[in-house]
Amino acid sequence: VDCDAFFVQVARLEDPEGAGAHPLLIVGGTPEGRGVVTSASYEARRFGVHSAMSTAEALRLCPDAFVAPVPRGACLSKSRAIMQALQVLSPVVAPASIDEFYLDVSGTERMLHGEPLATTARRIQARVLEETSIQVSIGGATNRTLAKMAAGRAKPAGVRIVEPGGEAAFMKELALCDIQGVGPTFTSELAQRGLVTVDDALRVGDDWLLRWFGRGRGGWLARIIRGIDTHTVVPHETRRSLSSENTFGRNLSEDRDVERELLRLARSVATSIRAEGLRARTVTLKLRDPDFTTRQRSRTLSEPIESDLAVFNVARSLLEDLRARRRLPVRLLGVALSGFVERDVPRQLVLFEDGESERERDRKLARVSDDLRERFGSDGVMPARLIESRQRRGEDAD
DNA sequence: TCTGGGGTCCTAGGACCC
DNA sequence: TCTGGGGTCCTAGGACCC
Repeated sequence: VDCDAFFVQVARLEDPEGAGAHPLLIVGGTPEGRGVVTSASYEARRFGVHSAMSTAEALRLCPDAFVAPVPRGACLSKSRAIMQALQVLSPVVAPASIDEFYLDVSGTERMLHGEPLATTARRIQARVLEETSIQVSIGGATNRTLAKMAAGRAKPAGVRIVEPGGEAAFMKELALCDIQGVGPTFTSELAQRGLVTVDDALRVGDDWLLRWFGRGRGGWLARIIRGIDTHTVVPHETRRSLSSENTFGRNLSEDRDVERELLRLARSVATSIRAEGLRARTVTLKLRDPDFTTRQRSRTLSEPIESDLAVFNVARSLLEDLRARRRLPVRLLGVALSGFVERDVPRQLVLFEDGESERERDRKLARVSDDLRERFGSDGVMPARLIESRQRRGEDAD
C-alpha cells in the first residue's frame, strides 16, 4: 500500500487555502529556492519536477508553482493513522517507510470467500481514504518486491495485481532501472555492459550476470528479473538507528555556534530514544563541509547510554576528531544513535569509569526534564546555553 | 538561488579471540 | 627455519529507498 504523493496530500489537508488551492505544488525547500523538493504534485511533475531535485531548479522548470514546507509532524501522525486503518483490514502489516506498508493477506481467502485480490485491494483503498483522507495505490503479488513495483505502476489511485505465475511476464515489461534496488550506480554499470531492459539481462544469461556483478548483486539480479524475491512481511521489525541532522541556513564558523547546535541535536536524538524506551551503544557524528564533503565518525561504548549529556559528550569528542583533520565552517551537523538495548534489561556494573560512561545522575536529569517538557511544553526546561542563544536573538525565554 | 532529512543494508579491512 | 582456520565486533564508506 503506497501513498500517492504523500507529502503533497498531507500539505493540502493541513493548509487547504495555501497548498490546497494550488494545483502546481512543490513540498520541500523555500520559496526563495533553497533546499530540495521532497514531493511534487502530479500537475507539477508534468513540468519535469521530481523529488530530490533542488527547489531552485524546480522553480525554473515550473515558475508558477507554490512552495510549501514539509509538514513533518502532520505526516508522522497521518502515517500512524494509515497504519491503524490497515491493521484492522489485514492480519500482518509492516510499515516500510512513512508512506508505504506491506500487508500479508495470505490465509484470508476463506474468510473473504475467495474474492479476487483486486477486490480486496479496492476495499482497502476505499477504507483508507474514508478514514484518513489519503489516497493510496495498491500492488499485489506473491512477494514483496513485486507488490511494491506493481503499486508503483498503479499510481495514482490504482490497483495492480500480478497473478501467481505471472511474475516473469510482469518483469518483462520493465527496464532494469525500474527494479526496486537498482539505483543510478547499478543502472550505469549495467548500461556499460549493454543491459538496459529486463529482457536484455535475461538474454545474456545468469553466468555472465554472476561474472560481471558478483555472487551478491549478480545473483540477486538473476532472481529478481524472473520475479523471484524471498523477502517476507515481518510485522514488527526493530529499530536499527535513530538520527537527527540539520543543514544550517548559513554555514557555521564560530565554534560556539557549532557546539550549541550539536547540543540541540544530541538532545533531540537522546529524547527520542528515551521516548522509545531504548539505550544506545554507538554514537555517530556526521559533518558536512561547505564543499559538500561529508564525513562521519562513530564510537561504540562498552555501556549503552540514554542521557542528553552522555550523547553530547561523545558527539563532541567525535566532532573534535573530525575537525582536527579538516577545520572549515560547518554546513551540516548530524547525530545518530544505534546499537540499541532495551532500557529494561539490567545494566552491567561498570568496573572502570572511562570519562564517557553515563552516571545515574545524568539519566535522572534527562528523565526529569522529559517529564517537565511533557507538562510545560518543549521549552519547559532547557540547557542554559540554549537559553542564552535565544536571548541574544531577542526571543522570549521565560 | 545547486545539492534535505529520515532510514536500511552491504562490504571490506583490521583488531582481537580461540 | 615464520606465519592456519575459524569466529565476532567495530569502523568507514557507499548504494539505495522515500
